[in-house]
Amino acid sequence: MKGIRRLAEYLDISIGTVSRALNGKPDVNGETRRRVLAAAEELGYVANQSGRSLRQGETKVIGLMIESSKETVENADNFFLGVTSGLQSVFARHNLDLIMLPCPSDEDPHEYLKRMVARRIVDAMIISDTQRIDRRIDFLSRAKIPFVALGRSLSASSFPWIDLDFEGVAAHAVERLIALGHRRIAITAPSSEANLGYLFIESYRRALERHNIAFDPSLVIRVRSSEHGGYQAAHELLLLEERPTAVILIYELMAIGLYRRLMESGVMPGRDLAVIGFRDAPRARFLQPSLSCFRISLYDLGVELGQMLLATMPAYQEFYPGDGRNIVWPLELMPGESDAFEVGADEKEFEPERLSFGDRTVEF
Amino acid sequence: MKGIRRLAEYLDISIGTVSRALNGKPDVNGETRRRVLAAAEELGYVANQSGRSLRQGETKVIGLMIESSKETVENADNFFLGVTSGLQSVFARHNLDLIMLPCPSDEDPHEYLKRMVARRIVDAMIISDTQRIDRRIDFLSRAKIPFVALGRSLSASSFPWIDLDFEGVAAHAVERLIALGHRRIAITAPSSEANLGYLFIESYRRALERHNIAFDPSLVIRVRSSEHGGYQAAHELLLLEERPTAVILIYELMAIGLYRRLMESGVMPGRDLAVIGFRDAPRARFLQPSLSCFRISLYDLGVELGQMLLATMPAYQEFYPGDGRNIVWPLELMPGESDAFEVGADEKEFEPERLSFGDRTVEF
DNA sequence: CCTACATTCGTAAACGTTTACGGAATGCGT
DNA sequence: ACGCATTCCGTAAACGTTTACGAATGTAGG
Repeated sequence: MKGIRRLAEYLDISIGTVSRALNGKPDVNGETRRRVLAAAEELGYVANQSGRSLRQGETKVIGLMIESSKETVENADNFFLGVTSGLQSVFARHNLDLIMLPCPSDEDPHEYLKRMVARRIVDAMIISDTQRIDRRIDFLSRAKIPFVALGRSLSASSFPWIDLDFEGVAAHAVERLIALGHRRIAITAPSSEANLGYLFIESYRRALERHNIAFDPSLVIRVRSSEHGGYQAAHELLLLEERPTAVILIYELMAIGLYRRLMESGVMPGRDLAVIGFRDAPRARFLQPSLSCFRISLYDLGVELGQMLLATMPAYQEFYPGDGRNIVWPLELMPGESDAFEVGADEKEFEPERLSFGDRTVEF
Repeated sequence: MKGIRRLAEYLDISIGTVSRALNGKPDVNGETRRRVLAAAEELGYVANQSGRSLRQGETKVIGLMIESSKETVENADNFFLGVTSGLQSVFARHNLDLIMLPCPSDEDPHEYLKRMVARRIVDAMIISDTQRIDRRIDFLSRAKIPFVALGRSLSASSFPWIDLDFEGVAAHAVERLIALGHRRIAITAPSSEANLGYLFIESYRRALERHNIAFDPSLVIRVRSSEHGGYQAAHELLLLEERPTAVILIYELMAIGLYRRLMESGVMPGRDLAVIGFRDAPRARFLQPSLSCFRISLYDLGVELGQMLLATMPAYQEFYPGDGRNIVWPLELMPGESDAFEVGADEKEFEPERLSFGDRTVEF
């Protein structure tokens, strides 16, 4: 005898009552409920999820789909784990569990998603790495599976998403650099179909034009968003006939390779070339020079994302009003040393903003 | 009408036959099978996992439990995604799916594991971040849940695990540094209960003693394995009355902070202080100076881990013989610039090993 | 004492599969 | 024409839950 039957037999009551007691249903005597809970604890009973899901038609599990492609492995360092914490803090309130679904690199993300959803392993989905045109979105919409996307996308119908404010970052970075006297500003972008690159470059272009600076396509460096990409980017910058005085990185990780390549040619980042990075990471402030970059709270992003998802699920809509919102997530500039100089100014006169560290442990 | 019934009705055959056709059972006519498969494709039918699991008593899902603690978020950048690829390549052959189970930071890992296992969401488990004494291991053993551990642990009974060769790395690093003329070698270690620190230090101590160098506890720096920990470690090294000429890092990420702190005091890593890191990452070779570190193929590690797990599962033992093995995973030294000098030698005479990069895209 | 209602619990049906079992149809050898 | 093996398929039970329904009991009001 297994499962709930064992418990019922042990207590000499019916399985229906046991189930009701465990699930907090009202029509069960207080004393009975106490006995059931005690026995469940004693026998270590936990309801079999398959039986429960089958009966209820829901699994109480939310899936976070991530891609385990080589590129993601290199780039997205802990981005997802950071977001996961925020998501879980929301889901925990409703006894929802979060699982991460890593799409194998040799499988089509769309097929993988279909498989997971059709098997009813999860009730709802959070998808990431959305492409400009992403078949997963139409599929989920049509299949009426609740979902939110981390990253906007072009789609016929509207759908809930949160995306980082690439446009704001690019514009802010350009404005800042122009204020520091820069006129020739390079920018990096991925060559992939991910949506972010397009918006990033567009915003950069518009910001330049607001200041009557002509857009120069040769200043847009298309490389992978990795350390090696940064190395390559620096290499290309150094080859330009008219060298830029500043560069905006779409991913801060690139700074490591960029710094190296620059130094190999005797060009000092933060003195000879200003650098601003997108997204922060602990390493940014420990680089030499420390990297000016845009901060983001992954935890808060996760919380918002979780709430947005629950708002699309009928069972939870009462708690989270406001279906189908879209959020462009703002980022905050963390000034570092990598752009702390004015073009043409005498460096001696300029006091760069410095970070200071005590000897004691500092909690970040 | 839903599910397999719909399919059966559509084809006007019984659900039993449909099920057998889909599952490749022998007693079904070839033509019938063809029709069923075609109809399933047409109607987009995929078996409901809850029903299937309930009947079969297995889920065909393997769980990889990871901790989403702050420390893990900072440190374990993509370690798991890397391993995941290898795992999936093994599991895919048996139609097993891998899901990642991130334990919330505010929940006891043991309780979380119990919950997931009891709910029968997964058939087997891969656990990581094992502590020196880890209750999860006894629990899984007693509950007879197939599992493997990424990281060894003290346990009454033996269990299958793979662990990185901390001892080999520490010994190798010490030998190498001594060969380069170093006598005063510092080492970093975590203060946590994770098993790795203990082995690392012990092996370091024994290697020193083999060369008749006294073990100096003040050279063991206990900090967090993050960039900031590296910064702190450098700070402490600089305060020592008799400064070491080399340092071994238990995690290469620390090099970034270490480099920074050293440079702030005018100490050049790779010239004034030798540095060797544990575990590689793309960034290691792009640091200035590039970091000597120990390489590991996460993919291969995942493959081995996956096979080891299947070997413990009755249904798959025929394919993967050799139950209950333990593997100490070897690492290979990737020489960089950070320790490429001999103590006391004239630097001009010494040609450091350099990495070269072409202008073209180099695939790592 | 009868009725109405609330409380508590047992019964049994569903949820969507898989699979043991047996029956029908067919082929084959005699 | 018969027996027997083989091939194919339908029937129904089972997996472990939840839950609609109704029965049993107690309680209060008339």
